[in-house]
Amino acid sequence: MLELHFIRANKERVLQGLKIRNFGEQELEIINEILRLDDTRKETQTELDSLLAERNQLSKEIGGLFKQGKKEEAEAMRERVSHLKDRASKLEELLKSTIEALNEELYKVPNIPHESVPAGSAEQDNEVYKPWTGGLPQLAEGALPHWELAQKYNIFDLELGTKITGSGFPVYRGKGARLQRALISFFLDEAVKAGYEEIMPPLLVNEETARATGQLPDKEGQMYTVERDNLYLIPTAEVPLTNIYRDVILEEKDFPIKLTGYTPCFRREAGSYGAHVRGLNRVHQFDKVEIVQFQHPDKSYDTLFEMLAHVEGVLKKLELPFRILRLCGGDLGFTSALTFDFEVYSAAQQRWLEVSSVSNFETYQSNRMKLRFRDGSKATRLAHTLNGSALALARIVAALLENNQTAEGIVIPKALQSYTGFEILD
RNA sequence: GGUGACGUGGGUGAGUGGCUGAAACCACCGGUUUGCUAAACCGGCAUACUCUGAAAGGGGUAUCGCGGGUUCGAAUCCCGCCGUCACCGCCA
Repeated sequence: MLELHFIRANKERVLQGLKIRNFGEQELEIINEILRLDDTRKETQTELDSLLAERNQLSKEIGGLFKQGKKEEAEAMRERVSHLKDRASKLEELLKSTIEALNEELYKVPNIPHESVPAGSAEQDNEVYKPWTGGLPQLAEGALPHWELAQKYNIFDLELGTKITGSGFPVYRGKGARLQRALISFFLDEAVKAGYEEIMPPLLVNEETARATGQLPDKEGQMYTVERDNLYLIPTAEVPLTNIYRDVILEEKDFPIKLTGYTPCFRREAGSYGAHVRGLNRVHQFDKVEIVQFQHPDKSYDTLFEMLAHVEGVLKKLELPFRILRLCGGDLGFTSALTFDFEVYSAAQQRWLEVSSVSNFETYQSNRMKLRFRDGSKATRLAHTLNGSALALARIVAALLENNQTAEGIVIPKALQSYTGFEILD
């Protein structure tokens, strides 16, 4: 969430930012409401603090009096303190409820977009930051979409997944399963080569963790829940990976911290059905290798572009046509300040599929997480957090299958062959 | 799942109602000394909020796993929860 003192000191900038996110006049009032609540909080706390200071002082004196055997004086003083207590407990209650209300409002405010974020209301307003300049694959007559290729080569089976679990849970088999494993290993190796520490995190997280990275309270519906144990299935490795550094104070020299991890991702994705979500285009469980960085605020945008370059390099090795979008205010994730999406061209469907999302969250997550560092002076500052997919498997597989189909089978890109152990999937 | 023990600052660990935001030691930082290193000695060393100040700084409050309670006063007493460890049971 945003820092209160930041809102206070940069009110205009905050309001401008929210406008980029298409907040109306009415909705912008939340900022005034937050500042009002914070005023109340401060006043209440100041009064309570001085009351408690008085109590502590008197209590000390009482102790002294008892020691000197001045019982009567002590008793008299006791009563005075008892009186303070009523007032104090009332203030305590007020303080507590004010803080609760304040947090509730604060949770509703999204991150302030970076100045480069274009205005816009939805997907179609995203800026093509880097178009694909090469040619697009020309497929032979009778080329198949990946879901038909899946049947032809028996590499994944959605109906079987439905039998076992429900729709959107593919079962990969044979060379299809092998291809998954190959991609995961390949992506992890690439990330490790780029200096990321490999992590294998838990796939279930608790409420506090989900809150810290921003899945709660606003994206509650996206996650599968395990109610009995009050746990959530992760929608992305970002959640456990970022939380590794929750409540941590770093030294400046620790930056950058680079983590990578492979996990399955679980998403309820309540929403549309039809051609756009056929096959692997949108599934409830998919595999993904995530990269996460913690960085000094002055360097986080350099880092963002470094991460962009990493994803780009991996896609090039896979020989897939891709383009990069800069998300507009309307499409930008709630917690992000700047996001670039990578889309891969899926030749048989003739559409671009999102395969990666690389974001800088600045201090939005670190504020919730209390991830700080010392900047040489006494003060602590919030670190910046960033993450990106490198990469999400299901749609990569869809594009790979479609673009590389030949009469002999699916051609595996060179970079992947040592991982798959075969050059043609047939 | 059962039983028992335990949860104090970066670490070890003292502290069983007021003199404890917390001894001591280690680690870390600064200094003195030193041909260099080491040793020795001196000093510093939690976080958040808040008031005050131009600032440097100074004052206050809270925090000894978390939440509640008793008390004029709680790290210390009581209750609940969570966690760790040990043993037993079950198990990939």
